[in-house]
Amino acid sequence: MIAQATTIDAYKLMHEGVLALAQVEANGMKIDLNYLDNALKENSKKIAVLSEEIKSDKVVKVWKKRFGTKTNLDSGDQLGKVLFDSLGYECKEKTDKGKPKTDIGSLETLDIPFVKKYLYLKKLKKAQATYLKGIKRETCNGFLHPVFNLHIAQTFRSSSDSPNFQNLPIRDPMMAELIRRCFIPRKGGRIVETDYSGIEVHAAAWYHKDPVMLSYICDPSKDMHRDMAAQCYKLSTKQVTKLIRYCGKNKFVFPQFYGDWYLSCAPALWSSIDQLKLETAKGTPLKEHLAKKGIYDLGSLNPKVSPVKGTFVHHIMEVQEDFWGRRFKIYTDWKNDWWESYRRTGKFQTLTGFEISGWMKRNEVINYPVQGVAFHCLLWSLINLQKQLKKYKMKTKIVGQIHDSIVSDVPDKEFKDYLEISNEVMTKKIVKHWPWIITPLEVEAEASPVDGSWFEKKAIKVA
DNA sequence: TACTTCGGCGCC
DNA sequence: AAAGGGCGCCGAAGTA
Repeated sequence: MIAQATTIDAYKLMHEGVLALAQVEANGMKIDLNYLDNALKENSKKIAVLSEEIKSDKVVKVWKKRFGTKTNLDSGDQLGKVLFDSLGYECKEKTDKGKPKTDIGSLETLDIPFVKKYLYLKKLKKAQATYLKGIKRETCNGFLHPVFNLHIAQTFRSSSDSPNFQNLPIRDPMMAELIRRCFIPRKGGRIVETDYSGIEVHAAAWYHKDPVMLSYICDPSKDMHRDMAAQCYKLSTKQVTKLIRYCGKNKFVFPQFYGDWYLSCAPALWSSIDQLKLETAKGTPLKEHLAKKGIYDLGSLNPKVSPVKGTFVHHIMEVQEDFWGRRFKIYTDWKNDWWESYRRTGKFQTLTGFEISGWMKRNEVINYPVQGVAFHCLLWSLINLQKQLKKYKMKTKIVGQIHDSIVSDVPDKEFKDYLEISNEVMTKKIVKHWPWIITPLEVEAEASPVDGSWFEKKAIKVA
């Protein structure tokens, strides 16, 4: 795949982007070294205790019998042999190389007490090896300077390394606290994070201009994720809880946008019901509710067997057909036209002025321009926000960037100004610069208390 | 010892 | 017609 800037504007974006990110790297983020050292110690103790505890588990005893002195609880190969060979559990999924899968999804279907303890231990080890040690290793004079690349991602996104600033835990509250408490503002400041809300959905709409999607984006009373969650679980929109909406968004809508299909969405939506103990707003368990609607089982996941009516797979297949065939028909037409145009010419052009050519798969051809342009909005904003900070001689420092968000270290005195300037750049100036932005951009802001850690960030009103 | 590939898992 | 887009880092296991 080859990519090239075709306009002065596109070239400038990369040039200024690299310089702006170099400044971000130089700024760096302050690290609470006392906390970090203590966390390393305490977490390592926890790992030791749990490792000892797990030795009395039946599974580990079998493990030791089989592998003796070669026993290694970090070996997925060994775990597979213990569970699916020695203990005779049924192996439902294989890796690409044909070995038994031993990831969370596969293990959770086994329903044995060992799994819970084992996965928890693995989580603590991940926190220790990748995050705490990674931060410690790269911290210099109390500051961490992660690298931000613009020359790696195929899609024209950025990437980050040494350490990767863009994959720090946040969804798991325990992990999030353990890791994010390392990050603190300079004295008298706050960590402030400003995010574009739904920027990739907007970016896609700038290409396809589907009127139904545009009305979802522009009309605040409408809510696509709520509606799709309702349809997937056969609920009225009033019965959709926050958690159910979350599942609709992350197990159906986004995967569908990325090119996924019902045979993989259906089991994800189905297993979420038990894993998250989903209930309707009235408190009816979701499986019970679905049973009332005539759906009792997931149904076959065999792609060669056509889905049986009355199964969840069949239902989600119909939801998918409705989603692309009726609801977002214009979006579908755009995807087909875009793909056909690439097939004719071997290339396509992003809204930001980059030409991308070479051999690509269909999903790549459809996703790259969207993902790239969404990030370019963030990059343009970062460049121009930094210019503003310099112009007004502010002490605020941009310290990081996570695809659709900007992280800054903001002296409390500049807090209000910073929010205002951010909002101005991210939602108003950018629209004047790029006229193809035809949807109203919105920014969500979160901030830590003064001298509080990144973990303590809370949503705040912006503008 | 150094390097590669794989499986796994963290994020958008 | 095909069938999940993009990253970085870890340890295990195999190879040079």
